[in-house]
Amino acid sequence: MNSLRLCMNGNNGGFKALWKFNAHLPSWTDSLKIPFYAKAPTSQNPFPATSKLVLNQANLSSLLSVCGRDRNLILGSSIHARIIKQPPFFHFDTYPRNALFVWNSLLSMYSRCGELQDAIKLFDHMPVKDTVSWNAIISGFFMNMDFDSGFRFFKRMSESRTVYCRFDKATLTTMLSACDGLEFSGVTKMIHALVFVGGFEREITVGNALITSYFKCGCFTHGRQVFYDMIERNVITWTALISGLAQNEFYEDSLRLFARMRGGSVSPNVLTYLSALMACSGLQALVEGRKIHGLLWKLGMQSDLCIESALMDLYSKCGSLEAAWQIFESAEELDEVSLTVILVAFAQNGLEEEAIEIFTRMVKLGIEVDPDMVSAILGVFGVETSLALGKQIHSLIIKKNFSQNPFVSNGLINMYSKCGDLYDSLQVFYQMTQKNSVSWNSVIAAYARHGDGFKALQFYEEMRMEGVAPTDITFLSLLHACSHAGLVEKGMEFLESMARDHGLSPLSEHYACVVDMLGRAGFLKEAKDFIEGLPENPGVPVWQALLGACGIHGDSEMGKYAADILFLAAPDSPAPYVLMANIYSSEGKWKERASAIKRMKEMGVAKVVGISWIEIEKKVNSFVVGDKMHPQADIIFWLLSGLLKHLKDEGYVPDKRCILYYLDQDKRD
DNA sequence: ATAGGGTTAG
Repeated sequence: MNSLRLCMNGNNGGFKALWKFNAHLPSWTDSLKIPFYAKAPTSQNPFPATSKLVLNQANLSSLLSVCGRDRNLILGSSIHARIIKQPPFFHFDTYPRNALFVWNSLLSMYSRCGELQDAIKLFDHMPVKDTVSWNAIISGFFMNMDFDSGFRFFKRMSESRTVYCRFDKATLTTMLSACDGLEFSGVTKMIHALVFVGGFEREITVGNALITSYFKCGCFTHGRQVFYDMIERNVITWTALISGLAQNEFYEDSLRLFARMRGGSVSPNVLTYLSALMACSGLQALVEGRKIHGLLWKLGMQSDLCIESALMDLYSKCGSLEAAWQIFESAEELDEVSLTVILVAFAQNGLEEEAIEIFTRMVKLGIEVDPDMVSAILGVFGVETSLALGKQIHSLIIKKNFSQNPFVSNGLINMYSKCGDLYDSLQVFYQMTQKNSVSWNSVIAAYARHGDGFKALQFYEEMRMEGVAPTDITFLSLLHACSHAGLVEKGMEFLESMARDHGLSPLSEHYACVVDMLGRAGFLKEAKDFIEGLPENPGVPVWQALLGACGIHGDSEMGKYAADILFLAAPDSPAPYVLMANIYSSEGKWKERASAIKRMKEMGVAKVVGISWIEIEKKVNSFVVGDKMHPQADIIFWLLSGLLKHLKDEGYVPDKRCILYYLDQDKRD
């Protein structure tokens, strides 16, 4: 056999894999060593029993299905050889029905083992085919990500007029599962139509596949409708919708449905609980999440590895690193996912350095890291982190051969640009063979971050030329770039184009960017009008942007207007107090400034201190305002005052309008 | 036919 030889000589395991397989061979496969025995068949008894074991079509097909499941091509193709050598029981010209049954099993075995060339050969040689044959080969293509061939064969199947080759519910679910990889909904809708044509609308598996497929391609309303129209639902139906909703950020809906399910007759399974936990993470719903945690204890599912990861993620997203750590410590087993969760838990809770420290130690200990873990750790860079360390991780990526993973490459682009190395950031970008929207967004953001707004816009043009569809984040970066480059008109154009040309509805973050842009450029009145002209209540970030702009331009009247709205909308936020204090001090209104600070203290709101840092010889040195903690503080301040003198000699006038509020009045000059 | 972690803006 061709494929057998290929497998033995190939570099994918070779004899080692064969040995490993033999060690795990179930004992009943010893029967293969017994040659086929059979008395001459009669029409009443085509497979007469003998004293020796006979492999009939049922034995063979279950054997072959095991080979397919375990991707055991060696055993599978040896069975194929025996089938060929044993005429006439499985030959089409003598026993066509038996032959079809067994050949379909063979076809499925080759498909599952990924040997599509052999499967096609077999398929073309079959004088008779039925629905099962077509299903086997089509699903083989999809399992091997060859979508083109899969669809081509489906088309061929539909065109064949044979009654035995009509599609069935398995064909449709196979086709639907292939849609998971597609971003457009056309195929799903077409298959949905075929469901009615074939009369499969009451089939529970078909309904389940439709829900999943619609959610994967973004047709959420259709997916929900299928669920509601279904007459009968099982755990999978419920879980498909609950997880689909959670994965697409419809967290509340997901939890509502979960509650409804618990009130009904179908019990959730582990996957349902996982999806519900995911929804809780998304909402940072600690109370609801704890309830599910308790429930899982009662059911004895709390030590499932996946459940543990989901719970750790939940607690971490809710700000409780301790709770996440507790689960991590008591876990009997760890894997790449749970390790990633705990790394991200540190990073998300302000312990970026510790996250990197743990990662470094893991690598030193020889723990296997995977691309997902690496991209997670790259996301940590940018806050008080070292470019030298980032480069070490880059070399690890090259060593591990993860460079082709888009998440990893995109992570690298961002790591370099956030650490100030725009050149290497671009190097990574240009070396990527498959750039996706995130890659382009990252480069646009990189230029915006480095203050080159024009270059950012230029990359957007290139992105369009390459036919990559922009996302809402593309527009956030663009608006940002416009804001910093003072390109107000261009920015307003982008805001319009977003909805008009790309069907993206602006979020409150986009409006905040626009307000920031208008405000920075001095169009405070326009910014306020813009906010008030918005269809919905714009939310906290928008007003914060206006207030920030008022700070820049020293407009206390409008600033107060914005701050009053913010005091109500976000009483915990220190921003409006600090910004108002700054505005007052720029106008010399010391009393008002003092009362703003007093109010902030009364409300128990604390300002987060800004940090500056610089990397010198692989060591990151960080500073806060007035910081004298550094061992070389004396020299640093001496140098600073010298620099300031130079600046003043060159004609530099410090901007005292926004001088920080904690300074005493006499120090302001 | 259903499942846990990862990259982009501030």
